[in-house]
Amino acid sequence: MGTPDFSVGTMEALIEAGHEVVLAVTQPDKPKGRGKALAFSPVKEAALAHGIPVYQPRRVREPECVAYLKTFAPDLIVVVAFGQILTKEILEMPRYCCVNVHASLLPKYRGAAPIQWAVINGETVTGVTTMRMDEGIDTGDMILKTEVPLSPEETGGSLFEKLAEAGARLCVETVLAIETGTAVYTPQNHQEATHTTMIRKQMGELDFARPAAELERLVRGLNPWPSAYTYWGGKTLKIWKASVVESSSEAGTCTASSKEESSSGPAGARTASSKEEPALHAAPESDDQETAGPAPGTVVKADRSSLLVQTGKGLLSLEEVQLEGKKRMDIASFLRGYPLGEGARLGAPAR
RNA sequence: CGCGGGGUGGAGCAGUCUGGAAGCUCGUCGGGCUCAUAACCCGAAGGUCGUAGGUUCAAAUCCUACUCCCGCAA
Repeated sequence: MGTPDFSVGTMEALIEAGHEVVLAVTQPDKPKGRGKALAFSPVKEAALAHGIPVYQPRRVREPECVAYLKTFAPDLIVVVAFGQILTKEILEMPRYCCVNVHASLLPKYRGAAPIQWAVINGETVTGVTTMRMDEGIDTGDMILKTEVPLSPEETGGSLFEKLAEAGARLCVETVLAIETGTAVYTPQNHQEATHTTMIRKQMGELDFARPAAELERLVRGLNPWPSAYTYWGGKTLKIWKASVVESSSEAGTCTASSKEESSSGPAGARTASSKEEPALHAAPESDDQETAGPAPGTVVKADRSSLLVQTGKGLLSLEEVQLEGKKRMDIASFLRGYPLGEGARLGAPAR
């Protein structure tokens, strides 16, 4: 059972490992793309390519669906980013159990979008965990775990690929362990659990009142989807790449070397779901530095190859952007054709 | 038939409404200045204005069809 690209690798790995995949369960087709055409989920595509039957229940919990699954008398059910919650009846159906591949080091980052959140929160390491599912959400006993380090320039997309691959390998190992009876089931420490919420489109809107470092992580975490953005001249401006610039040294021709701020606690597991809300008071009359600081969102420096924007703390250098209706381009190209000079404001959609 | 923006020398844009000699900021090549430079000065090359058809004395510009790219929405 699975839906997005993340699940495909695991399914194919299982096939390659010689397991008989009798059925692929995935979400119903949904209208997608610029037209309106129904699109198959990545898992469905892959299943069809391998000649595996596909089942797309609107709700697997419905008795009719459960009954159908039962006819397959599965030895094992592997669930990877399926998007639906399984009932106890299904969990107990397989001869062995239901195995879930989760893209985080449980018990941290339980829930919907652990990959993006790991990047957004500035984690230095994350991973994949397999577990024997129970009725809770990502609360089952852990079977195997593998760590994956994040690179300083990690994006949601790049980490996604790494974890998908790691997950596929881990799943094959896990299934083998279960098959041979060597699997060890380790209960999670529920005290340490943290949860993540689904990524919403609106989360990508940059709030320049926040620290540049935080914004930069958001840009990476939401790349390639749904992407971070702001507004300029009434149009959406997506930010594909950015870096942090120390505020104090302005006049320098520094080409924004992306410095790592070691401030963000590495092991400090923040609860991803609940945003900290620091910058509420810093918005209006902010002028902590020497000069009267420009309002967040103001372009403080724009030359032929760089664009620096004032944030709540430090400057954010936009390096790759995409204006609504246009292709994405590096900042130098963008500045060549658009009159975006110092003093321009980014943000507010209405104008 | 979901809504919308766009395809103009190598890059990014203007020009299209109000038809009539292809422009701007860069890049490239040659020359100059300079201790030096991504800086500055002089000069040059490079464009079937997405494709096909139509209207016109004349089309990047108006009309028709097609095609590719992109944003929203899902």
